[in-house]
Amino acid sequence: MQSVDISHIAEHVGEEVKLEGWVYNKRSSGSLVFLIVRDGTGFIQAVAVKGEIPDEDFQKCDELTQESSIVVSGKVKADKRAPGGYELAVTGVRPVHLAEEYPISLKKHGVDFLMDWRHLWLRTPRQSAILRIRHEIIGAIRDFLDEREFVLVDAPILTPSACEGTTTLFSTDYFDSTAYLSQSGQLYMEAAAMALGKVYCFGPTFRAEKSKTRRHLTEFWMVEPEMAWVDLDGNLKLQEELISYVVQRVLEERKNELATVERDTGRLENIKPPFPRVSYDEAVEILNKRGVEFEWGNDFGGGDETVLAEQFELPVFVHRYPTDIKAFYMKPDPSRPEICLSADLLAPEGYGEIIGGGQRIDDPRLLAARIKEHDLPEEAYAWYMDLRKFGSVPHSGFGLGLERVVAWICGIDHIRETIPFPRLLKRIYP
RNA sequence: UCCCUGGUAGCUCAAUGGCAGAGCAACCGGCUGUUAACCGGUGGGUUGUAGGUUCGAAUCCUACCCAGGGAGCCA
Repeated sequence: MQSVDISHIAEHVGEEVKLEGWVYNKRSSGSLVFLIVRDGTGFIQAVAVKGEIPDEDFQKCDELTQESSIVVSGKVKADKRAPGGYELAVTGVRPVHLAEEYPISLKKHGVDFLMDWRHLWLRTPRQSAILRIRHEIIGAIRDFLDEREFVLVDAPILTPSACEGTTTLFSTDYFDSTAYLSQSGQLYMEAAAMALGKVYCFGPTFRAEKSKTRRHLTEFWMVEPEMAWVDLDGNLKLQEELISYVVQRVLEERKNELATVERDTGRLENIKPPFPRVSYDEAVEILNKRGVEFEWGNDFGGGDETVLAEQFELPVFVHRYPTDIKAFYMKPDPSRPEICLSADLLAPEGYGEIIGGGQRIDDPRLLAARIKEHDLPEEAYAWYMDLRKFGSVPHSGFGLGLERVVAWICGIDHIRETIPFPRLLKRIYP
């Protein structure tokens, strides 16, 4: 008998097929047993009727517990009474493993409890849908960059020192010395861009910050494209095209999953270039006009970002931040050195900063001065200085936080549901 | 690191100084179309931990642990 995926069940109406899956839920009424079977590709109701199948099989159906694994065979029928529109008239069942008492019921649960059972929580429709959308977003990002002839260059995860010297790093023994888990692959991408032109890395990133908010993880995934011979303007154009492509592709390819997570897709449909651009100076004016007390020279807080983003229907670029509040490698604006050629992209609907990027310093003397000003160890940055000594060119890049993009596109209020096994301030289990 | 809120049965919660409870889950029984099925029954507790106040503490106080939200920092 043919073994089929539930996602393709509609192609087998009238046939007898075999499903391999798990019991998501069971309802029984004496001589009827309704099994909701899931197989990772979908859900279907299987109905066993006493008297129509061997008593032994009926008995087995009746004894199944939530999340037991089974191989069930039956005839596929269209039936309006069944959730999903199709059901399986059971002809035989083989329990593969009878599950113990399952900890996650179909009722409401608190986040802490569900996180303790994250490895089982993933089996629920909502969590599966989020993971499928995450997968689509990753695929869309890679396809977009690959089509534009970017080369994927993997950055190291074990690094000898801080990339930016700002955030707290996780350290680990490295034989007789200390290594740190990478907080960014950017500096390495700058080296790769000088070799290959357009490159990107896509990997995990680690920050030991004791952040405890809905926007932070200690381990998260970041895409970091870097382009030689590209200025800030070209950088922003690529970003808005990338984000638009990703959003439109999820809307096309993951309609069912977006419905499962109950995303209102109205505002996503309008995500197309160009995105509005607001200078830092203008952003400060907007905040002050809206009654927010904000002084030029400070960095925006979460609340400020939300106020700014609310002024626009689309994601908005805030560009040319004060040089002092950005990383040491940001190139100053030649006409106003107190501001730099940096830009962040703020997502709508309060999802905050999803991209941070800018044009890098290409002048060797200025870069050397900045490394000194920021008290960075010169030996550790010697190789980075070399990129300015041997054929320095204008270049730009950015880092996109995958989980924040997934949260925005799915409309999820906390980033912890956007990654299979989140690492949070005090959570490293499971 | 700081501020706010919370921790009671496997889960979601009630009990505000006076007998620790309900719904769901589990188990037993019933039901031929259930939709988080329903109906009847049974078992289930060191009230986060340690100390203190009190005749008496889930309830008040102190410390700690854990969680949630936020600040700072960032993607």
